[in-house]
Amino acid sequence: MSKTFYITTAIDYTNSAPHIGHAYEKVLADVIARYHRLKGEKVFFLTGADQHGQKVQQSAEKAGVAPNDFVRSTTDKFIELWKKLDVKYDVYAETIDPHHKKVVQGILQRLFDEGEIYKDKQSGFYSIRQEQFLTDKERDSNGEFGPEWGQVEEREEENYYFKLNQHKDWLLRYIDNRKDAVIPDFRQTELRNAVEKLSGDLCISRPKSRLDWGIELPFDQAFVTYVWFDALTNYISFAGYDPKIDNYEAQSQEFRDRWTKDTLQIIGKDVLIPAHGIYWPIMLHAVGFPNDAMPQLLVHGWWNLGGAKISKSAGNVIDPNALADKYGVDALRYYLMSAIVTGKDADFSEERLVTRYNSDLANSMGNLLNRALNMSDRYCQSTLANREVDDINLRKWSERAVAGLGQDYIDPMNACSIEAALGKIFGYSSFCNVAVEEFEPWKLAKDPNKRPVLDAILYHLAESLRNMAILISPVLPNSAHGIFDQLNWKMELSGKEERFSLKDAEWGGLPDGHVVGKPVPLFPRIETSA
RNA sequence: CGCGGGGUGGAGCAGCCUGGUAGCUCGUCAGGCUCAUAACCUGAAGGCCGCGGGUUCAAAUCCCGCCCCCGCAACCA
Repeated sequence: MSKTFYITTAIDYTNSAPHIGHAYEKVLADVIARYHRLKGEKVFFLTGADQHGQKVQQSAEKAGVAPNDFVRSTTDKFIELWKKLDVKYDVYAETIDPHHKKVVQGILQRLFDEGEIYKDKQSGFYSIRQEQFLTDKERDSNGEFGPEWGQVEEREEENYYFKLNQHKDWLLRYIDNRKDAVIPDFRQTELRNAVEKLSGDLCISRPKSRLDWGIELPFDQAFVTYVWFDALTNYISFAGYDPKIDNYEAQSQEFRDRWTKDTLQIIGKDVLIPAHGIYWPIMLHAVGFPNDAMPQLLVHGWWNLGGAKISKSAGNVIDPNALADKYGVDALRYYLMSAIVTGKDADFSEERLVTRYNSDLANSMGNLLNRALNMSDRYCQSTLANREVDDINLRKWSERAVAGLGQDYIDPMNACSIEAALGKIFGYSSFCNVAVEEFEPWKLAKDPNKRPVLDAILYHLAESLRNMAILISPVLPNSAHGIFDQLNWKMELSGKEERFSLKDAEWGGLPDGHVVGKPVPLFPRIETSA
């Protein structure tokens, strides 16, 4: 069984620049992907961009460039950001990709042939200025459409519909039979309730007269497909899915290794209902995916500003690029992973980013590394001795390292509770700082008889740091390398992810006589001007 | 009307599913140490765990009701 751990994120809409929410989702996915690689698993990490649609078409027009060029430049902004933030994906899905287009059209044609798609008329209020149909949501408090919509007229339009509703019962049963179809559990409850209320089919097209920046329907050239089949399909089209094969079992080995019930799709709470929780599983079901090949959804929350939702109209967008430049990539990654409970919302605060960086990274772990290497330099010429010393406290130390950094870390990480796993690591970091105080190596150094204990302490410190570096590497890859570099450990793999393996996170990895490097502050404190 | 989340010492959050000394980070105050990035360590002050009932030997945790805050509510990726 050489199954691959397949992880995806929502694909970003290339209408505007990336904000902190985009960054959070991708870093979260990257951390989980890195954790699985750390465990020695084969990983396939897909992220990408949703490049079609009306908004893009309009923005391109406004900018006076072709949609293709517009999309290229906005997409590149996302790609550059992922590079900057060390988001290491395997494939970047772009919906303008010709191969993707073929898969989308293949699926649409098959569903059309099977009678899952039909043509129908819709009528409603249409804003000519905004070029869109209006819903009751657009009405103001008086029940009128405000002046921002310009001239509003009743209009009738033909479109294609996907027979969503006939799969409703199947979806309900699927959700009821799989308790962890969606995590966290309260999102599954929410989805269950929403599915129960589902009625009607799904409009999947737009007439080209209204929108032509999209994938043409294979059975009617006067239409393009609207977002659903275009965007959601990326998760399988970029994983090797063949639309001509109508059953999952007959798909390629490569695809079936990737796409399983353990496939983890990371999405924001805004796109669970209806897109990823209803439309997507029904689409998969309709094209022949069995229940045990339905992906798992991990739904994350929002970063808010002072309790308010971050939005462009509110003018409170946070630029992840600027934050990374100002504080460093790992400081940003650490904050995003430690200051929110996966699945819940949190308030974003630059001040707290700095506080957390200073207290956890600089003062606790960074300083521990610094003092450990300084003492090694002063007391044993940086040459470690792995001595057997019968000391109850030393034994406690190493035992805690093995137990506390083993299951206490693995359990929360497996549950995607990154913040909890980080808490364990930094709790251990504090424990080490306390241990240093209690042993007072600076006093032991003055007494030649205490040499064995002193050596043992210095070894314990280096070993502890080596283990911590491995465990934080999914979240802080650069810093983990920094620790290994200063420990002078696995230098031949410096900068490479293979340097870290969960198998190495065991006590006693550093050999007797190992020479550690010189201390250099790994996390310089961020001094605030205030 | 509906769906979901939240209300825990000054601030930000865990804990609640699987009842049993209320925990973490920051801040405040006092002390200690000197290997270290003015860091580290110890101790203290500070909470009727939104309100009211109920179940229980025992409730932040389970049940019922209420109040307040925040999202969502079909073409807005």
